[in-house]
Amino acid sequence: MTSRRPESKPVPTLEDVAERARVSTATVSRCLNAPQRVSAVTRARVMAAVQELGYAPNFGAQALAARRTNTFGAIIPTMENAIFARGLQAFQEVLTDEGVTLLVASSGYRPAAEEEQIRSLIARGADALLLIGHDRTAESYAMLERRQIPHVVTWAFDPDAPRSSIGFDNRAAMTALTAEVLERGHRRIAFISAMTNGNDRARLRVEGARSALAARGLDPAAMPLEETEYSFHHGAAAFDRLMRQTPRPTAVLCGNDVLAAGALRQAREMGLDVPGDVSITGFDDIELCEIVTPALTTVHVPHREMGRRAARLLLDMRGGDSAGERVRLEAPIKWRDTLGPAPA
Amino acid sequence: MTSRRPESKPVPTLEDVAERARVSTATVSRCLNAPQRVSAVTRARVMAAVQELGYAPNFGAQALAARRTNTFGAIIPTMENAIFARGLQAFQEVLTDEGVTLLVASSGYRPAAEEEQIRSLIARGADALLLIGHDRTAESYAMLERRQIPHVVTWAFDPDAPRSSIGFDNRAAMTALTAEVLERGHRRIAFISAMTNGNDRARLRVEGARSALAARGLDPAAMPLEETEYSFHHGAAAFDRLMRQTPRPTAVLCGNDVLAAGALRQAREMGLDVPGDVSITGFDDIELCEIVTPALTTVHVPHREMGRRAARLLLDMRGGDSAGERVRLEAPIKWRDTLGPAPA
DNA sequence: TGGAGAAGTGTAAGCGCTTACATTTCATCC
DNA sequence: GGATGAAATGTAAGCGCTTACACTTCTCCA
Repeated sequence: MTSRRPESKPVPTLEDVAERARVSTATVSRCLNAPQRVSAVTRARVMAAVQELGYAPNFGAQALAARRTNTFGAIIPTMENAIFARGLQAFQEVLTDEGVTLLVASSGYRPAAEEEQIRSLIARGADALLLIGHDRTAESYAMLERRQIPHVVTWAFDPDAPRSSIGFDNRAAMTALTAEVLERGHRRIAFISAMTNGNDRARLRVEGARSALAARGLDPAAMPLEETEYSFHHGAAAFDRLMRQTPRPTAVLCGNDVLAAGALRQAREMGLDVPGDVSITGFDDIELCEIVTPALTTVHVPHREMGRRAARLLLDMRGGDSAGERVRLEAPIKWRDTLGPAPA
Repeated sequence: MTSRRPESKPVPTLEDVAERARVSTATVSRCLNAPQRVSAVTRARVMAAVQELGYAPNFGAQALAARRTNTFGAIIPTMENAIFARGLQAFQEVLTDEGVTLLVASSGYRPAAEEEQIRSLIARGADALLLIGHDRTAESYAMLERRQIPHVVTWAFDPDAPRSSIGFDNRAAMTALTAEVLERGHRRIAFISAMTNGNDRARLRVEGARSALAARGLDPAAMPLEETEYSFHHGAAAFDRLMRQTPRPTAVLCGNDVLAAGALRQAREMGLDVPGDVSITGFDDIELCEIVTPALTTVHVPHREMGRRAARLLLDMRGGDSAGERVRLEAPIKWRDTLGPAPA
């Protein structure tokens, strides 16, 4: 099996360029990687040959010979909605400035798939990796350790985890938000969560809500919980199920903004006023929050700062200027219009 | 500069595995790539060695020696919103089934950046490329030709373009939608478009609207047009500008759903009823359409089918089973609630 | 003008894999 | 029991680059 059509003109190599410019391959290589080490006149000849031939270096050969790829990898759970887009964007901006290419893979929230992606990115020579959350297979971490690949966990912060991380405390953030909900008189509080299996962020958010309840002397186990797929429609369906219970919840906390948007839509569908009849909150603060009506009260996640700092950290780790770091960023409540006092 | 910390244990190579299993490197390679060609007992010994050493093949070396990477690339204009997510997802699903890895890069709608990404993906040995739309630098196409990289253009269909494409007719779709708007009595029609520079989809959508106007004996040049950045907020701002004109438009066509969502939001902000006071339409049919209120009437783009078929086509082209193909899919109107009759 | 040192360039040895070809091993059959 | 061919394995030649080291030219100054 070959990947090119047989009749294709062969791809030009360094040697072709060297021949055409009447220099050695070493000089061509230097022209491309350290131009100042080559005289201007030679350089001009070489560059012309590069142009004429349409030469581009073979990545595999380059990586093999130089033992460095200038490539970082990022594995995100999904590209389906914009949760990770902004953070990744910031991450990429910093890397681009430093001449590093970013490879993005998505795991579909499946730990086995993520392990495979990590393996693949390592094999591709990724110099460093950005990961989301702490939950993953032991083998995944083992591979990273074995190869000493600099990596950083984002979107989560666990002071006890023995690895670099630039994130925020999912649990504490949800505790704070829930406390505000309680403060407004709500007592029948329900939760719509993303699937918690293999997703520490989702799990900690639920726990955060429960601990706020407990702190207030309420029974955390009594909180109705719907665990569902990550989509607008699933959020709507879950909300529907919750609202059929009696007594009905007066506030529905959602594990993320997409589920909350679904809930909001379903509320309207059911003729419920938000926040008059029921309050709804989200988590993440993506653009969607301002698109829905009423605009969603949520937890603000410092997407861009997280991305930027993760990039800097990985760059430093790769260069040996840092052995790792643990940074806890703030994730404050973003007040909008879907949280109100409990109905009388 | 090296990418690993100096003190790290060296990464195991094929040779290390061979030595440990007391076989030649050829046998190890066969174990990994064509297991049936190796006896069961040897294979077991080799696999054990692989496990113990935590061996993973070096991608660069593998690509260099095998001249094949089993990697396809996709370059999309943006990851910021979900327009391309569903199509890409379908694309990836097919590839994954065939053991092909997908590399995604985003160009930020900048042709120069896209050219750079194409170069980079080719250098990385991408066996085939998925592209969005026809507009790109001549050099981009030249590179693809020179290297004979199978590629397919999606999200657009141009019967005259000399290359494979699996898309839909942006112009015709918008013409059809505009005709429906006219049918409902609207005469003062305005348009909010994404930036058309380097974006044939955006440009053709505008042209489509104009040609529907012309077909109806109206002056296409008289249609107010706002060309703006691709974001919710820009859509809102553009709508605001349009509605300050007198006479006010009774229908605002948007080049995509995100801009339409912004327009919708601004309409509410201005106390306008949609579609009572003003009709608004989108294009793309992303999830967002059902999230906003009222739900957005738009043009349905066959995301998943496009992605799936593009994957199949590229797979066939790589295998030499196809020399390319041009497929025009339908992009029908998706009726929802934002298009109504012109106000009296 | 000769020689030292800098600047520019070339030579060639890998990097870690795949695979054509050569060689060995082993079961099978007369 | 030896010939035969298939199956298993080994040998070694690259794949297209980078880079240490060697060599050739310059430049500049005593």
